[in-house]
Amino acid sequence: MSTHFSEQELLRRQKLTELKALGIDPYPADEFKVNANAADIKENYERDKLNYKDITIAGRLMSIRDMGKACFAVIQDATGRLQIYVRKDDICPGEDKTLYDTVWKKLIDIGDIIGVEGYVFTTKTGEISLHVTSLKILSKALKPLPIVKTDDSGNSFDEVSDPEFRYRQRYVDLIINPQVRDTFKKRTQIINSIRTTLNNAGLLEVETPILQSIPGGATARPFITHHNALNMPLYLRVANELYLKRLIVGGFEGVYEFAKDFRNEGMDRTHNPEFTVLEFYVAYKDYNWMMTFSEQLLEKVALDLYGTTVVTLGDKQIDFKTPFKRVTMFESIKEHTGIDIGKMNEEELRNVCKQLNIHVEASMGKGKLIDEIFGAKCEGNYIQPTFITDYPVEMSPLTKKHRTVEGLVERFELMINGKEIANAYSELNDPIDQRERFEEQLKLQERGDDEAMFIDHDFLRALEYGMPPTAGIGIGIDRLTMLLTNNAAIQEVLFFPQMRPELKPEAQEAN
RNA sequence: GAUUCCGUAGCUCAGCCGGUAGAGCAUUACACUUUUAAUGUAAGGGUCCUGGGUUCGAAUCCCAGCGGGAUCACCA
Repeated sequence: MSTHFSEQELLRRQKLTELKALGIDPYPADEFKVNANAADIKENYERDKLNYKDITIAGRLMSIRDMGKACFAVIQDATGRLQIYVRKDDICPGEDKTLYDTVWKKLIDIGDIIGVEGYVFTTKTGEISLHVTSLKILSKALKPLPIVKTDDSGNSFDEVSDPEFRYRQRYVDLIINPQVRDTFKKRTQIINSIRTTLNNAGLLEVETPILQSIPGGATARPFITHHNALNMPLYLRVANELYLKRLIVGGFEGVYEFAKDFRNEGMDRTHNPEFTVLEFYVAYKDYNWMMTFSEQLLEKVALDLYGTTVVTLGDKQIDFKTPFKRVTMFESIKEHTGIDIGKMNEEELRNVCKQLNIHVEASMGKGKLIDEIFGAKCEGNYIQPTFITDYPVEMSPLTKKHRTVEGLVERFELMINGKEIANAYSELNDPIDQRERFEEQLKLQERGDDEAMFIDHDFLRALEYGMPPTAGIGIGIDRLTMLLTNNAAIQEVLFFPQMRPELKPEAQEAN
């Protein structure tokens, strides 16, 4: 039974027994009251020394430097790391030296969570530290923690960089890699910044169904599940667009939702089966207004996060300073291919694709062909934030027709670092036009496009009651976070990215 | 889904023209009451991802599977 434990794991289980034999509960139930944290002590001790004489903090033991009758150790709490100084005669002032000789030196390990009390001082090498006068074990760790050492210059040694280890055991990753923790704090800061802006603009945060009987609002393959009581299929949403628009019909003039969406498609470093999109809709606005509003929203996020609009991404600098560049899709294609596709029909577009060596399928319509050209020749060129505007009607079934140009719709996508970050429309609110667009999608479906949209009759009914002219947008929160935290993989900005199950999960050992 | 690389101690890795395994950190023991990648001495620790094959003999060569990375395709 115990044969699958490593030497170190067996030893730690023995220590657990020895602690109990000494009358020490390795997992005490009572509250442990702290009155400081690592960051607070390091920031404020120098100018307020009198207030750091009676300090209690708790955290995980990260390293120990044993000097015999005294030890230096490092503990880590949610705010950072702090050196502690544990001296035999200070934690064991009397005859009984058990706490130091046995409990501290033999039974407590790196990775254990402990609480310590003492006073702050500065060592002769100048490091602010806590001189411990008493200590208590709060949770014994039974698995050894991978040790990452860092020198004074910040160089890491034996850093755990194996993505499989880090994603499967994110809890360990978060303990030992401070920059990972920082990325996730920034993710929350990004969301908080956006939420504040939207709330200040008077929008209402709402929740809409994740389980949908018609997976609408985007063209993507859905996950399907089954509801037992209703005995019917249900889909995990691929978007929440149609529900948010129903709320605009209902009279809310601005709604938003940070939505987990689900798409049953390939996985790679920019795609996870579940991902987060912010969608928001504002009544009586159009896509021009939305460009201005969204660029300000993003500039504010950069400022809130870094105090500057310029963000470093790999070897690039991305500048979120408003206003962002605006280019129509046809201008963009003309600029990057030299070809003016403005007046072309499907056949001519097909020839252009052939000429440019772009792979096309017979099922692709005019809109899809244009999208292919843009994707292959233009998209990657937009490193700085750029709005691409005025898309072909065929690929935008939920978007209002362009007010002046035939065949186009009032849509923009925001490109940053060669990737789509946001997608927005003047929302289609003409119920008859919307019905026809859905029917076009149906034809695409019959032609073999398995991603074409389903018709949502209840959504059409809602539009028939009248939806005000509305601007709407979807912003990929994971990708935005990648941009703003200098990460190249979506897995780095999701706590628990999707992984294949482990062959022999340790979690099943107990069974 | 395709191609390609990788899977050795708790962690980071070496070993690979085939002779059943090594280092550093971690662990254990001893020394050291202001160290900081602490140091010094000694010790223990491994189904070399799994399953087949070739061979007297496989961590090493071959095949298949599982898991991961990268690139490509699809997509956000």
